[in-house]
Amino acid sequence: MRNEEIARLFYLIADLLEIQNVQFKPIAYRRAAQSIEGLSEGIELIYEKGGLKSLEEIPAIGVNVALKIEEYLKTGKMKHLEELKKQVPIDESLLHIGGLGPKRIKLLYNELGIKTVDDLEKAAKAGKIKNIRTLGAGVEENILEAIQFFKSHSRRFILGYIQKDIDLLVERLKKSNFTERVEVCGSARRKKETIGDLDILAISKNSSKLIDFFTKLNDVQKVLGKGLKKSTVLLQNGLQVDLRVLDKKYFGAAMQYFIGSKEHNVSLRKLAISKKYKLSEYGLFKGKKVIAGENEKDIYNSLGLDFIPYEIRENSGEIEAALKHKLPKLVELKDIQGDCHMHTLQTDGTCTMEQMIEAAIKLGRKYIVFTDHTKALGITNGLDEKALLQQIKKIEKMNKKYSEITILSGAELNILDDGNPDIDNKVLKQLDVVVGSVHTGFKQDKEKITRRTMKAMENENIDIIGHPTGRKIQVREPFAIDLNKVMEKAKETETALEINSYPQRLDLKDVHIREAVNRNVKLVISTDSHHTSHLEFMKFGVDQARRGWAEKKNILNTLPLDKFLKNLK
DNA sequence: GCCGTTTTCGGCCCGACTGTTTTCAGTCG
Repeated sequence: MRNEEIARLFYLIADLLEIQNVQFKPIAYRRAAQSIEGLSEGIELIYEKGGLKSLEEIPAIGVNVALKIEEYLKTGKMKHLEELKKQVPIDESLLHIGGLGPKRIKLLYNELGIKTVDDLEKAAKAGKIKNIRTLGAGVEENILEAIQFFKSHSRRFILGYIQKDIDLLVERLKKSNFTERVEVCGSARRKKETIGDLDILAISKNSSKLIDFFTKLNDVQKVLGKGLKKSTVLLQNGLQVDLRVLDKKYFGAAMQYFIGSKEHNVSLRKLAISKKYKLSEYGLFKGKKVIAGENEKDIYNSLGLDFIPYEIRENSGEIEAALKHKLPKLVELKDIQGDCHMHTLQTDGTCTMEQMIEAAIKLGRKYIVFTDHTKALGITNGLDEKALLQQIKKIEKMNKKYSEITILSGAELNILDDGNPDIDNKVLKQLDVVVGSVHTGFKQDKEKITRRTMKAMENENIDIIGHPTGRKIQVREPFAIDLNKVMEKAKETETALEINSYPQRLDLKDVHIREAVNRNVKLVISTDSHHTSHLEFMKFGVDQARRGWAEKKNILNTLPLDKFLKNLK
């Protein structure tokens, strides 16, 4: 998919236009970019199939943006962007320096000819910035710090890996005696895959004491901002945390505002205006009269909407659905009955079968599948046919030992270069659940890697495709697989696609899940555990499924054991 | 440049904090 690539160009156009003081167009380009990012289908495919017309049907994309997309797909260039770059020849990275917005970038370019982060750093170190009117020594100092931050921390955090830190921080604020209530908001509350910073909302009668307490916490590396109602700090681990303190009577409105997403809020505020209301973090108002504020649900209801779950507040159709009372009833962690993907010491796991079983029992799982790697993945000491048959025997014994849970035999086999499994079908047939994954040839072209996976789905023994796109967040891109074709084939062959819960994988992505849900493709949520502690990753997979609008009925492992097995291919 | 429970033209979310000023512009979320 080239969606992110093209979205980035429109974000850049928006920024460059803003530097030129162009009104409103930046907003339009950013909306177009967001819309493209949210597509579940490759934009190049949409264009291939339906031409300009189909591009214009995408929300926030009109004839002009559609033409630019066409131009870029055909020529690899956008004249408009090239022109803008000539007019404002600054490096894109300048836009990512905190405290620098379009106005200051323009000023710095006009006054000092600053085009790059390096130029900026030199000018600041030489003390040239403080002499510019409306800037000053303080700004200069902040710019130097922001450059340092940009160089060392220009990354996002994988939510699943810092969730525990977040929980701990919230606990400490709760125990401070200055708070009545503390809530995580922002992208962490919406359960995005990664977060850029952490937003916390607190209700307090003594906001200045709370903010003092907050800014003096042990792991605060630096206080970036401190006011009466909000404060921003940088933690030792590099995470930026915003704390906003409000009175109880605004609580619901503040939650709504602070959870976002920004785009969701903008749409909601527009809806409010259309109904002659005004919406802010202090409430929903008609004139000066408060219509709703203490309760988040009241705000939505007062606007004629059903309450919208946090995970789908991305302005991607949820407001329309809430207006029509047609929101999905999203799958929940408590719906999950089994886990279909876990490894043991036999291959690259780090715990024994018994340890994994006991941990799964503690989490209330009713059934689990051991899916150790198979022989083609030599590095993991993958099992061959003989070892798999032995494992089946071992699992039979385990089922006698543990009565609270059913242990199923399985494997995560390798889909070979030709699309065949690396294990004999006669053996696969004896396993309860077979996951097929691509572990090699990540760089193969789209046609080849798509064909491989489709062929694997045609194998009657392969029930589930593991981590279908192979991406690893912040490590590697997904392979060039054509998910449209994969989903068609999944539907046709009744193969399930995995939502891998591993924080760094979360594969499928939310937009793909939504597409699978629309097509009624079967899904499973699995942990891919390599350690007992990983079994708890299930919650991240469920969050991901929720972000993809999945309901209980879409997820096979919400079914009781007998129905689960019956519904596999 | 997009879009329509206000609309095919005229709008386009709203408020806190910072650093510079001394009433505000810029940035951020």
